[in-house]
Amino acid sequence: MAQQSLTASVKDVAAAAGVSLGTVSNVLNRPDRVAAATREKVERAMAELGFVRNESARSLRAGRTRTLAYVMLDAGNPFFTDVAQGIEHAAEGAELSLFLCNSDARASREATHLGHLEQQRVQGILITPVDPESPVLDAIAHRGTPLVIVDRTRRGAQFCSVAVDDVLGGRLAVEHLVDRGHRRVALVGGPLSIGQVADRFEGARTAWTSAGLPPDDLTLLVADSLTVAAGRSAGERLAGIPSGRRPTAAFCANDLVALGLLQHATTTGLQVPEQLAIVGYDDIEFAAAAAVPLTSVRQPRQELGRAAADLVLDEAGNPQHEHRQVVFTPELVARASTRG
Amino acid sequence: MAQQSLTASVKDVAAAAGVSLGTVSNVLNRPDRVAAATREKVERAMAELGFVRNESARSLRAGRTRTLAYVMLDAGNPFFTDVAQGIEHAAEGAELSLFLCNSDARASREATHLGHLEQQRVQGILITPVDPESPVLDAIAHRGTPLVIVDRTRRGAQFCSVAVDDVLGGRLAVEHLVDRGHRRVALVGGPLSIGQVADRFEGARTAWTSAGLPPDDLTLLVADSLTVAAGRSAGERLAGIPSGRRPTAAFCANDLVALGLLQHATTTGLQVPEQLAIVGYDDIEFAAAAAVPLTSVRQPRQELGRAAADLVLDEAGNPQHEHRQVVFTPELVARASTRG
DNA sequence: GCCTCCTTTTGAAACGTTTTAATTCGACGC
DNA sequence: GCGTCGAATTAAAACGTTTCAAAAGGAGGC
Repeated sequence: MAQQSLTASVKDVAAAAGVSLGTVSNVLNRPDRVAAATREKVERAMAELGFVRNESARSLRAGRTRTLAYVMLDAGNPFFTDVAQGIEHAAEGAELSLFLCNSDARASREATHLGHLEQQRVQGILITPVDPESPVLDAIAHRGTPLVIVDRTRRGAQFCSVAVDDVLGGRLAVEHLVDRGHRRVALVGGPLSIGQVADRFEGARTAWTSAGLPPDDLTLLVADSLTVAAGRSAGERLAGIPSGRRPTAAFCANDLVALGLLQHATTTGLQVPEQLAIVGYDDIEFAAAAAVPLTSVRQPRQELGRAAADLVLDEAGNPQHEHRQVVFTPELVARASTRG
Repeated sequence: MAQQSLTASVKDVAAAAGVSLGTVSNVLNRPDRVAAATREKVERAMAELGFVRNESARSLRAGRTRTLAYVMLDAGNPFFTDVAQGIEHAAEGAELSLFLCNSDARASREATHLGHLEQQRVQGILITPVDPESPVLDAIAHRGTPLVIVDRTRRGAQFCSVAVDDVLGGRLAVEHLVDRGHRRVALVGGPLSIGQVADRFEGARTAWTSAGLPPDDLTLLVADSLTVAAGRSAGERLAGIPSGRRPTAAFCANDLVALGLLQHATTTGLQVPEQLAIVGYDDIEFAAAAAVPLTSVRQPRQELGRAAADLVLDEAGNPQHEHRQVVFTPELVARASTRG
């Protein structure tokens, strides 16, 4: 069972087995068309030489690769790794490799990744873009690589996209708080330029006014990012409000912010949920695992990924594909942080 | 600026610009060798046709790809995404793409990924393996793909590897607890078959006995996985011990377990750190962000990734490469969870 | 023994790029 | 005006695979 460390080619295998190169290829691709004895001979030669198919040559010849790619916005956020896992399941089912890239929320990094992926001729690109309106995305789609936007939406029907109804999510969160008797509520998160944040807060306001509550009692605390640190700093500002006017509950634009807020409250002795109830968004694993388990709006993360993969595969394989905007429904998960 | 949606090749560009195919290639690869006027003509043609280089053809011709790969053990664990980020920086510097795969701690999935990567002829593979002793790894290295083991070690010098001194880490954790006056301590984590866990606990025992403390006062609480849920269940077992004999501190094999334990303590009213001090391991972002910020043993995650990438690049490019085992030094980060 | 039919095997071409050696062409020195 | 040199360009080959039409072997019928 000697193995060569320099990679053997189909030609080498053919020579070793004493057959033609076409036969080796047949063994690889239509084993039924080759006589059992020959096949065995070839397979033995492949094992002896340590033959490994060259995917570059394969996809050059085929005109397409067996690869899908997902460009994540932030690999450090468990939300996106869960989405990636959903995509991976779908890719696995279609016998495709999944290429994961991380833009880290930087447009330049994203562009570099997209450039590489286009050169690789991946079958399709899934992306949670830094900016869904970027013309870079149009250029790619225009040149022919199927592209699906994940967890963002975009005006017009240029692309398929998969998202969650953020307006509804915001509504659910605030309805829950109103149900629990809260009459002064804070909205915490930002920047407002992020579509998700704007939508969630819009839903929150709708719920608030539908309940007939005065708009002035819904306080907006804008944060400059959706991070734990931003949540802590919002906690400070909240604590600065005189207790008679201070909100008794906060709806945070994501779980990281909510965890930061929770941390600040706990360390300063503010009781959660007695003095401050908290609702997060995303329902990441750490939300349930927090010291006070967090009420949160759950998004179907894995399904999001799976649906996106299905769309991109349809676009790649189905000639009469039509772009679709899939919208999932979020769900409120009530836990101790709002259990009065 | 009309663009073709069917991908144009070098040949098409050559025809459109009225030059030979070799000239187009020169524009791409040695622009200085081609006259300014011609170059401009070619570049215009490329833009008009929306030309995108075909990476498959390129790497087939070159005999190697411009790609590195990292097979992660668990994409959901922030520790590994941080390692990945370190690798990515190194890859970016070397103008390589980084292919991220997730084995999800399943050997079969890992094998599938490795097979694909070998076919892709990636320049090198970085991997945190399910089982560092697996012969699959040897087979790959033997066939010639540079492979570096990340965050695990392996007997013998078959591969390069990059790891952190877990024995020392365990020692630091327990020395810290002893310093703070704790005389009954629990070790929480498992399964013990994981090398990391065994090493950390070994270091813990060394510190304990070196301090002249009786071995019986160091309790081992074996968990069946390194997850938040396992930490909670360990909390229950801990609470079951009569308070006179109950450990006053716990050293957890990783932060997820520590967070679970912390959560259980908080919800059952056990004061942290007054009644139970907790030390975690990994210092993931959520450790500092916990309701009671967690003391933890920090590993240089990004440096780990960067060093691994450097090793694999050396192995790929340097003919007189020699396998090395790099070991980093961990560091204790003291926070509120042990601040008596 | 010849023809047909079916199974198995073969040879050649093609995918798109890079590279090397060869060619063209104008300028320059003599 | 001839030879030479250098810069710019070209033509052809190669990378490893798949595919397709064609060829080679049998087996069987007459």
